[in-house]
Amino acid sequence: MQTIEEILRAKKIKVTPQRMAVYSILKKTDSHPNVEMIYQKLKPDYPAMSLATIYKTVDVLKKVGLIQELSVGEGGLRYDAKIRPHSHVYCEICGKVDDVEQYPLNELQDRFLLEKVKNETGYDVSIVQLYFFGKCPQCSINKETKARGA
Amino acid sequence: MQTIEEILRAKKIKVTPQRMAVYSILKKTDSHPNVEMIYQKLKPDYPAMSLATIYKTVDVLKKVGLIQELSVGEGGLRYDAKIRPHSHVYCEICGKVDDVEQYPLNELQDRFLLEKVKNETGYDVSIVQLYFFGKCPQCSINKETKARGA
DNA sequence: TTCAAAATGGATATTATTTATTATTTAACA
DNA sequence: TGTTAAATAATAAATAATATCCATTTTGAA
Ligand SMILES: [Mn+2]
Ligand SMILES: [Mn+2]
Ligand SMILES: [Zn+2]
Ligand SMILES: [Zn+2]
Repeated sequence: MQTIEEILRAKKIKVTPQRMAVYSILKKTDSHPNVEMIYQKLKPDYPAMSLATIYKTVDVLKKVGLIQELSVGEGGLRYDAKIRPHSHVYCEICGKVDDVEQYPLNELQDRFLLEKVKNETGYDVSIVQLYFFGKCPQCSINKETKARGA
Repeated sequence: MQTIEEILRAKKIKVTPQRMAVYSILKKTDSHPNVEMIYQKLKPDYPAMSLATIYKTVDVLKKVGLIQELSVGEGGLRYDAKIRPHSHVYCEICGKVDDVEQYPLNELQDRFLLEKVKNETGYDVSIVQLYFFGKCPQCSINKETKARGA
């Protein structure tokens, strides 16, 4: 099993503290941060890190396949170091993004699914994203509380 | 079966030529246009239509449930008057968005699926979007042609 | 250790998208 | 038909996301 350093070096991409730091943040969190959120998380440990570097870094990490990009209808994009196929659920109230582990991308046998889509549409498909949109538990509680006048 | 006019009037939303025109464009096309594309399509018949009106109109139509909104990772959003659950495929080269009719949202029995997601995540889910990303037939051909040096 | 190419920081620029403003027009309804 | 609230056009302004620039630093390899 290759380390991140090895994966980057194999592609002639330099290993830098900034790249390691961004990847490390993404690996640790399950919050699917956008560029600005990554920037803020890195601030304490890397106060000199530039926002431009983060933009470039997520591009690099995405191209290398170490992270995936999510688009939930906000302005910017979200990033995720968990690259094994899984779905996401987005809270339309607070903007939280959570994983949906069990269902159903893994039950859809991606290989077969991509073949079917290719047959129907002619597209060569490489990525599948399944999104659920709704309201998270916290936001549901807040609504209830408000309605009760508490 | 209600007409669009009836649906709007039932919600106390005024029926205007602009709203009818935007809806009509979306109903006719299968190109999943964004706001700017809708604006351009309306230009010939409604040269005085304002871009701001289109922004407001898609909001209204979405809230009423007459259209759905797609997010494929571009700057803006795409719109679709086909609201029956179906998936989409996005060409990462030219930006085309096509429907994927047969597979697999209709096979996933949405009611059951939403219940499963609710159980796992606690989210109250109302919308599901399945996106495929890849390369459309035209863009595949272009690449081949180029590679052959033609 | 030296060196060239690549990457970074810090800033600014650019660009695209969306919202706000306001005078004017219009839809709905009595 | 007259009234009123809502909607529109036209434009300006705000927002936000990303790209670019360039001097400096760093990486990876000789
Ligand atoms: Mn995830
Ligand atoms: Mn569609
Ligand atoms: Zn929430
Ligand atoms: Zn294409």
